Amino acid sequence: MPLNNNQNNAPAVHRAIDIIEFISSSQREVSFSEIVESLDIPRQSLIRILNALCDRGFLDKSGQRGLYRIGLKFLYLGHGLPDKYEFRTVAWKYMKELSQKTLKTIELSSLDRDQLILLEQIRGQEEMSLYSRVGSVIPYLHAVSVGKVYLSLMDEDKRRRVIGKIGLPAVTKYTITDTKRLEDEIRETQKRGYGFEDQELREGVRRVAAPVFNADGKHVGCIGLSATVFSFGLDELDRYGQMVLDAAGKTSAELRQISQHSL
Amino acid sequence: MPLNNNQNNAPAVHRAIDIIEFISSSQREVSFSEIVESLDIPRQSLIRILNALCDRGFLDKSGQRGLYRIGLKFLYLGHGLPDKYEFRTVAWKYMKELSQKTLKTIELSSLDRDQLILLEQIRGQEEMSLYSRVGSVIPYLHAVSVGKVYLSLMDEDKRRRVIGKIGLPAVTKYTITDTKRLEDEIRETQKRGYGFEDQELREGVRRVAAPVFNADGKHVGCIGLSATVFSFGLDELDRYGQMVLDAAGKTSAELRQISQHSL
DNA sequence: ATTTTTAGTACCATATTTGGTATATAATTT
DNA sequence: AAATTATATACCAAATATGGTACTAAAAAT
Repeated sequence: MPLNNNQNNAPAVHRAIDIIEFISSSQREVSFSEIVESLDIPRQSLIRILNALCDRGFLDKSGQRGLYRIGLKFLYLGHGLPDKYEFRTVAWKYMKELSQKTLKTIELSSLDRDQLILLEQIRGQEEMSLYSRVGSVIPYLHAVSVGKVYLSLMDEDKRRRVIGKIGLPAVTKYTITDTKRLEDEIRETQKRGYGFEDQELREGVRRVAAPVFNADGKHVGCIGLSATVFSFGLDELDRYGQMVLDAAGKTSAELRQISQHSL
Repeated sequence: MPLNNNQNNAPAVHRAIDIIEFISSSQREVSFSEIVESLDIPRQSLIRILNALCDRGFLDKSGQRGLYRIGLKFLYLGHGLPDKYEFRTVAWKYMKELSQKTLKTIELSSLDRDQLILLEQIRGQEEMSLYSRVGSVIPYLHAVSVGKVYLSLMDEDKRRRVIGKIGLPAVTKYTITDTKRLEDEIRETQKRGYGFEDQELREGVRRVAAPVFNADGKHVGCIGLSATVFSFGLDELDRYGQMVLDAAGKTSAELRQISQHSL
């Protein structure tokens, strides 16, 4: 796997990305030797790549003792995305509405490389650490409302492939780990139009999510609502479900309109 | 400049970054040929690098017609930063306080590679496009409250170097373009402790900003407040100035405390 | 102050990436 | 449906980035 015999490779680029990911995952500033030891890149080559990344602002060693950390360039590049993934800007408006009405945490997610990614988030009243950070990814489609929506809308083949990739691991004791039950759940999701998750990803947290479609009718993301079990009772499920459906529906409608105008 | 004779270079990495910056700056999805024409990288080499960047999620071509755009990986890496640039999390608390008290736009900025960078932002009541996006950089230290604070706290040498780099261009008709006047302004900033800018970067917008210091006494950033001229009268200058000074002061104090505990 | 560890530079032969050309495949236009 | 354009792959000789080794400089640790 690491040794790719194919010459369409750009090894220096892969190494650079390995370095960036290593530093990012270590969640703190790291020293040169830590990188050498962890990454199996020769010293000399490593230095060259580190210098290049620092020169361009992708890494930064102006902090403590010249240790390396992720550069602020990523802040810029990360925040430049909203403009390009167009539906983010449109969805934002309706997410805000939802947030004001419910005071719950509202999230916009999408599927990227077979993983769920959190694109945007408006934090709710409840000050607790149920929030993931924007940009974080979750591979467990079977354990999240958003994931269930995605599964319910993909064709049989893709669904099997995506699930086959990681299986149905139990994230909490409530996670669905049985194929039959998941199939039922997916059918239920198709019927309702929105996805629901009851502490299956994190104990004490419930979520609902509804799909956003672009002008071509392609499913591009989900608007979701999260809350603790204390403030999101099971009797409120349909109320919140309808609310996310409404917000997602409005977003899809606006996306259709926009593309008509631009014809 | 582009041809570096030195062998500590990692050209493939520089090329990869050129590509990423080109795509990011074009503010839309770009085709292969656009990149070839703009960047002077041979086709074959370009493809190799593009493939590497796509494989790793730094670029994405799943959008329209297989055009290239910035990948969602940057979202993740960008949002991972707050944890590492420690003062962001501490400042956030006091920024929120300020935001609730004033309903104005509150911003946290820093200096990175001689440019001001917007690290964090809480949008105010006024729904208008005075907001820059998080991660955006401004080289005009002389035209922004935050920049004036930075200038007022750096030693003579660095100040001259930073200003020498871009001079004193007029961004609006109110921008200070005269060295003498800037020096006066810097002295005034030193006296007051906070920086002020009156439509010098954007017409109709006023800003104040105060410095945050880390436990070692190093100036690491500024907490600022922005508003339109309609909601930020000149008679309110000192009131808002004192408020940002207060928020920044509390942040610095907490940074000192944290480092004491960890001894 | 001295030693030890760590980070980075210089040098250079070799192996590897690189980038021509030709070719294949997909998308778009006529 | 055929022609044209755009994008990507295959191949291979040449050039160049790579990564040994040896050396320097700067921090930590003693």
